[in-house]
Amino acid sequence: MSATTAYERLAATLRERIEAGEFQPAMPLPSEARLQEEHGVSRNTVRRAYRLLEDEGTIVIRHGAGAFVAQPDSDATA
Amino acid sequence: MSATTAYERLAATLRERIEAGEFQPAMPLPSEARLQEEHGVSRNTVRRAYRLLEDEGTIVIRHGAGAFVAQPDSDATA
Amino acid sequence: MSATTAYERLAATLRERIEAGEFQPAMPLPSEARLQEEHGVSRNTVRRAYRLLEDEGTIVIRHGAGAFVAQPDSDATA
Amino acid sequence: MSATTAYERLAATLRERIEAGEFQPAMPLPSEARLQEEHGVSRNTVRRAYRLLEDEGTIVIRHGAGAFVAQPDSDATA
DNA sequence: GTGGTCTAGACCACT
DNA sequence: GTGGTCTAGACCACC
Repeated sequence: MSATTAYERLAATLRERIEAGEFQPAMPLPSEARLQEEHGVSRNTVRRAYRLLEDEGTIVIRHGAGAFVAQPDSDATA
Repeated sequence: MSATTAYERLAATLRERIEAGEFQPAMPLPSEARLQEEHGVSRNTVRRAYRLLEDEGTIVIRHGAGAFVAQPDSDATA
Repeated sequence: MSATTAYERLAATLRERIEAGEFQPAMPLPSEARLQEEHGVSRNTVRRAYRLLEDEGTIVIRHGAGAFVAQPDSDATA
Repeated sequence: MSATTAYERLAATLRERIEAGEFQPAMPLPSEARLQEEHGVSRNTVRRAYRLLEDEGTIVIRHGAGAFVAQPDSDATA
């Protein structure tokens, strides 16, 4: 649980918020700039956290639009 | 001399500052974000102005580094 | 073939060198610092290129040791 | 005063420069790479020296940003 | 002396 | 005004 890097910790925090149902399907997660301010990390670190969540299928990132909770499809585990 | 569009006017202003020798070779011109604030224009306007200056060979834009006064080389127009 | 980003172009170049058999199994590919100098890009760009090649299974990166051509295993396509 | 190890001697030198007020609050101390060159020592030695100064509360090290003179707070020893 | 993470801030492309 | 790429250079961990 106690991830060793900043981006893993941030990803874990976001994962919890997602699992708690904080974000609705059409509602974007916080922007990179917002997370940057909120967590006091660089944008790069925010992007790595989001990238990690995208790679594991938790979120979907859309250029120019934002990050969204992934919707279940035929491969969905949940 | 009185350009008709916002980006042409901004380009003209920057051209004057360059010709006045305000920027040293290794010193970048103001960033897009800075010009946006200083002139109260949109980022698109700033980008068009810089693009215009680059197209005419006045400046060189380096991705991730900034805009710089073009150095005279064999292709120099001036 | 003409990739649009710097890291994709660098990855393509490295892929060709690998396929041409330039690197032996135990011989590391050029270090990040070396590629940085050779190609005039930032270390970040070099890392993204190597990361891309690692993700596609072309190379294996070992912390503190270097990048190596991936050895065929049971999942190998070639 | 004559420290027995290389890193203690380097730390002592840096401590003197700090106490002489050579570094302003927002100005980072020399980077590890720079000290390495200037003093002709290994990176490990530099890192140990900085670690020692951080442990005694003289400096604060910020990952990716540099080493800074510690600002007095409620926990200040001096 | 290598790769790994991080900061800070620039320009680029898309909605 | 969002995400995408890139530069430059710092500290960290490993071989």
